[in-house]
Amino acid sequence: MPKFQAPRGTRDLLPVERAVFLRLEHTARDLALRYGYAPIETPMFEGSAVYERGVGAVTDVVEKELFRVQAGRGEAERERWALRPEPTAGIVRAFVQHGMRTWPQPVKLTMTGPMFRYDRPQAGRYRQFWQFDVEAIGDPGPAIDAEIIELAMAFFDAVGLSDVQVLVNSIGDGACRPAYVEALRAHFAAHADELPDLERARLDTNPLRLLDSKDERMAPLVASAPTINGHLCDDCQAHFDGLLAHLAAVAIEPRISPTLVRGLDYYTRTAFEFYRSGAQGQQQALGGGGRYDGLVELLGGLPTPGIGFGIGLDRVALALQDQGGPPASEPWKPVVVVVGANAEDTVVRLQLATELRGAGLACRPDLTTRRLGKQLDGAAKAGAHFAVICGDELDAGHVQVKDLKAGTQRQVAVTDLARDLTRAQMQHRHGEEG
RNA sequence: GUGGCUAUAGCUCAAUCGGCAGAGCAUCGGAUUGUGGCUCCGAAGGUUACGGGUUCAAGCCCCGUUAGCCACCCCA
Repeated sequence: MPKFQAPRGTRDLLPVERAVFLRLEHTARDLALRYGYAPIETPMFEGSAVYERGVGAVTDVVEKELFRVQAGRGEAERERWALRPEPTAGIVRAFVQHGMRTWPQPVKLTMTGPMFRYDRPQAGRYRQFWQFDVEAIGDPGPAIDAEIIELAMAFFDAVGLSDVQVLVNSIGDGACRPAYVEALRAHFAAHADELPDLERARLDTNPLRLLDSKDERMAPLVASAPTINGHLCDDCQAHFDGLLAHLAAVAIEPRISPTLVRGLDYYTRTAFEFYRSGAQGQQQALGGGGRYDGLVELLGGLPTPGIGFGIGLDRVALALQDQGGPPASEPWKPVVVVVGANAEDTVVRLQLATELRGAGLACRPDLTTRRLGKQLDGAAKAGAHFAVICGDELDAGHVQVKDLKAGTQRQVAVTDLARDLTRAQMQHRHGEEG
């Protein structure tokens, strides 16, 4: 008999951790709605071609991290699918498929859910991870670029994560990036014999990536490399200047990072990433995004600009844990537990608990036949504030209500129980706040 | 995908040189029948991650597999 366990790189979110994620998801949804982003849900898998075309066939995400699945009977039916490694390609596919270009522009959409990458796991890096995603399709910016970055920062603020810094850059567009890439290639090619093997290999495929190499030997070469700023065309420069002006208007102070490039091919112009300042370790990017003005067309639509971001909820949760702070609330814990003195009381306990829940109380009956003392012990350990004790008084229409925190107890008529406990619960809540 | 470190009860960890697998916490039960938290007693919980090898004898040494972590790669 094999021992079963969660697949590599995945994990179970147990109640306390799931509660943290739920809070993050609710905050994300509420915030996005307030900014006018409508909810959407796309499938967790698409035809592989959506990603090969959309994300870029030579990117790491597609080349080595795409979570491919094969299904279908027989050669004719068989088709290649892939679990989504990121949300944007799927959402843009949906934009094209449903003719969203006829909707009022821009189309603003949000989605939160699991993403999949077949990568080697590490702390903060999973094969299934959760992302809060926001996309604005149909607005060329740059004002919307600033709005969307401000939204991300508002999210970090709302969930209580401090010290988040935003790095921004412009990586140009079809008009100016090719020339810059060539200039970069020429620069590094001139020092080809000094390049580590890995970097020399990337010289052909993606020279931009050399810029954020972590190899120490690369530092001097990167420092002397031409920067994108000097190669931006007039339109891209104006766009970038506009972005900075609008960010300033909403009190966002970005760090301009000329070496910031993104691993997904579809990005143009604005690129940004979120980091926790002072954080150690390599998996500390909390999220990132950018503009993808060519993506809609790549996936078969008319030329349409777009911009979006994804924030990793796993890493936000990790950072919150790192940062300390109050423990997550556990709203499934009962305020009231109905216990019984007699083993055969379970009918009454269930009945009373059902009635109290109907009145809006977080209530749980103890349906065991163990001794009353064990039941009270269990109620206290479950975090309940009140225990309703069913006993012989029931014959006269009464139960005992015990305040487990204060240690006091009084008799209450069954007919008054719901009202009495509702009032007590309000005081209970006030007590928790104070 | 590359290199390294690690794996003992649900959790945190012991186990001398290779010599009978343990503790604390948590769970469940009991301490004369309807009153919790504290205390005391007890039970349950293990193929020492899995599979092989060496040895009279392996939790401990060797090989493989799986998983976690760290550094790369890359990103969320």
